Amino acid sequence: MGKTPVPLPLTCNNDALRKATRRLGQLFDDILQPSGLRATQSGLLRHIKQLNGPTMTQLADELVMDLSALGHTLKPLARDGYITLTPDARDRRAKRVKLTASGEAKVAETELLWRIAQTRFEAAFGQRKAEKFRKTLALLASSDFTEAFHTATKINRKRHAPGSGGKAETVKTSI
Amino acid sequence: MGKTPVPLPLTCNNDALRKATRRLGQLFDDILQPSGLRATQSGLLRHIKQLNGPTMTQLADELVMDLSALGHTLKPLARDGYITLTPDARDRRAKRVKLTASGEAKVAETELLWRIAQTRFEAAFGQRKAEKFRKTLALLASSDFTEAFHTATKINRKRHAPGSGGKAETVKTSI
DNA sequence: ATATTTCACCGGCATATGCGACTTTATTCG
DNA sequence: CGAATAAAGTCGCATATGCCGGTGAAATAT
Repeated sequence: MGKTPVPLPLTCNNDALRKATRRLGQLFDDILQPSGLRATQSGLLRHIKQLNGPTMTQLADELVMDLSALGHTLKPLARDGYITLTPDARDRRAKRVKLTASGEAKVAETELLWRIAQTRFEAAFGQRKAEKFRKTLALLASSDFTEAFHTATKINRKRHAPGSGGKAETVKTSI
Repeated sequence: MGKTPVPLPLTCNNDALRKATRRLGQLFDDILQPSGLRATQSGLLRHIKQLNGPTMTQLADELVMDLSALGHTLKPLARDGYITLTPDARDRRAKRVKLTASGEAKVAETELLWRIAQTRFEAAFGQRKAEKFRKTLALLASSDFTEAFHTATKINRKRHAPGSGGKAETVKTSI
């Protein structure tokens, strides 16, 4: 009884996300080309700079990336002399990822190109919209969302007894 | 003169997109695990079914994916007997990607799991919001957007002579 | 202080994606 | 028709990511 069970949206959220990622990757890579770095690598260096010599685990968390995946990804950058991996003094297990002088220079170089890409993106997509979009993406990437996702069960029928108040499962944009 | 040039959003749109993609990939992969397929593979098979034996180029276009990348990605699926690549009768250059019986079965199997993931996603994120999100992603993935991106130059100062009318560069959601 | 558990990272294996060079077919042009 | 060009894929190389099974070092429990 009740509403006809529409067979769920035919488009997979994950597929849609990947398509957009591939496309945007192309556009950004294209513009960053002169620097010799891919958009991902440029972003990686930017994060390293921003976090100021983070440990690999820290960096991986920030990037929502698997630790070992990060390790692999860092290799080319280390090989090309943009970063160094130095064991932490306090905790000899940890390794700090640091930009070399060459790395700093590269960041500065890509910064210019990156801004072009970023600007074009906002021009084509809309600045206001872009900001909201990024917030949404940040929400999806957050551990809060992961938690909500795991919590989400089939208990999707509208509740009557508002024990805790309104919309229960939907993640409140706590970003 | 004019407004202070805010140094552009510090967060890279591309980075944000990738982070969300990694996270969502995890969540979906996790749920699809019992099927032995990754979310990407499941999506791939779904697309093949939906397009009903497309050529590789067709499929690649649909997926916003590089042709050779698609070729690589298909290999494991062919090896495991879920698909076949048969040269087209009319054009012997083209290869049609088709689901085998086993492939069809796998699609059916993953369909169930996929729906769980999809449902959880919508529960955690909000159904309405998800729909809009997907539309936005589709826009970004569209060639329209790519065009707008390429067209977008530094000519971002507000124009006075409204030659063609309002907001010029921002892509009208033609999706 | 020692045994146990936890943490941080590495290495191997596998998929995901892109690029550029090369091969085979079609298409188009003169 | 024959040469030039375009189209569809393939292959090798390189990065992007993840999982799993070690290894060594810190933190905890006994």
